[in-house]
Amino acid sequence: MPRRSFQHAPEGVRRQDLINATLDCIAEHSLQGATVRQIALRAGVTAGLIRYYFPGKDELVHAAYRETMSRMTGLAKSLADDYAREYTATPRQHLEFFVKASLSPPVVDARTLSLWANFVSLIHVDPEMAEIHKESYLAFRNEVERLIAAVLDHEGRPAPKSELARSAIAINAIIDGLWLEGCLAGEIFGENDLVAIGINAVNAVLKPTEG
Amino acid sequence: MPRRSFQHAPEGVRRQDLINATLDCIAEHSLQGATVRQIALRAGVTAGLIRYYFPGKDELVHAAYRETMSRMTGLAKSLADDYAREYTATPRQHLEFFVKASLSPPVVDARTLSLWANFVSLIHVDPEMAEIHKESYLAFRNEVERLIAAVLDHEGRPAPKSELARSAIAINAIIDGLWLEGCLAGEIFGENDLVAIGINAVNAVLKPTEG
DNA sequence: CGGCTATTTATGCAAATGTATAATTAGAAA
DNA sequence: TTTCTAATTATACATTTGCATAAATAGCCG
Repeated sequence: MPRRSFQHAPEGVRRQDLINATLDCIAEHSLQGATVRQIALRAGVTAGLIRYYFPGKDELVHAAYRETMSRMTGLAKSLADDYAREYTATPRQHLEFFVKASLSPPVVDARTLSLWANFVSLIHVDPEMAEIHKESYLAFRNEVERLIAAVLDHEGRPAPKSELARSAIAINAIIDGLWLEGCLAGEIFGENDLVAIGINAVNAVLKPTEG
Repeated sequence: MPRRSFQHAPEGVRRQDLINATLDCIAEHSLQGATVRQIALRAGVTAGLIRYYFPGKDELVHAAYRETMSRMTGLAKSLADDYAREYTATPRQHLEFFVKASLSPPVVDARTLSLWANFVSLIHVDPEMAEIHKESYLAFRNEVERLIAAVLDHEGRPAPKSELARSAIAINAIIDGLWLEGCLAGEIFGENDLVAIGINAVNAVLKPTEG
């Protein structure tokens, strides 16, 4: 019986294929369904190959988590930047565009939520997953903080550092929460409802303080 | 070799023990670690007994999910009601108490988040989990809607049904999101920061409309 | 006390899982 | 073409998993 034929993949693409296949498996069948055999099948290779590119299944999942989070943050940021450039937006508008991008498809997406939940479920089990969570959380929050700082600066308002951080945490939380609800609830929200709620809430946080 | 000794458990408690053991296993070792053998070990029984109380492992997980969500909503509601009774609160204060309860321990809790994430990760895989999600989401949101309706009524403001629903969705999303952040971020938030952010955002949503 | 039944343990099984390792082959290098 | 090596397949293995079933026993009812 002849062996199945195969191709040598160019540098890095097989690795990426494996990560993508992992994401597909997790999104559709959850971590329990993301076995090395299923992943390999999806990637069009045999199971053994996974261990040629990754020390073990865990490391593959780590890579998949990193990929997911950096895609999300990157997408929100680049969409917002595109908008802002196109409309030569004020810093406030830029922030609002960021909120809008974060709370609309394709960032709001059932598949992404599914991936995210699977990964989060490992945070308390696997220290490396906890570390990835922390890093990606901070990456997103730093983006928010930069946008807020620009707003306050542009509007000539004093920005004590601690207050800035506080605002960033709050706004980050609001975006995360609404994103979650948008992904989970699906059709409940009209296209712009979620965005409107988000911008409204964000502006409330940024109002000149009143306790 | 003698068999291990055992006791017949009173009505319903063994079933509850199994659910609790399942929650422990999932919270500490995620779904992958919640095997029938681990669960049984934790509950102080042998693995076979699980199938005496549940048709299969799936149904046990379903029961654990139901339990978790109903505990959460019940806790927030009863804490808020207690506060409101103690201080003979206005409807607005009652709503704020509900927000406060939802965004403070023990509702905000890393363990609960861990459980929640594990369950959510199954929503797209198991239709029954999707159904439980839907039910528990609506149960919480109805509670929010009732509180909002009382506020608007008490303040003599017109409450068109659709607008009421919209507010409930928005406020529910804000609470959920901040709850999530509170659980995830842990020590980042001071005890009352999260509550302050939440009440602020909620009040923003409830402000006499401006688009 | 003796028997009955619901409850519980013990054992076994087939399937699946992650990993290790040896055999093969594609494709570049010479 | 021939050689060589990195990339890939194939196979095997020890564990683990959920589930089924038979054996045992606790504790109530008579």
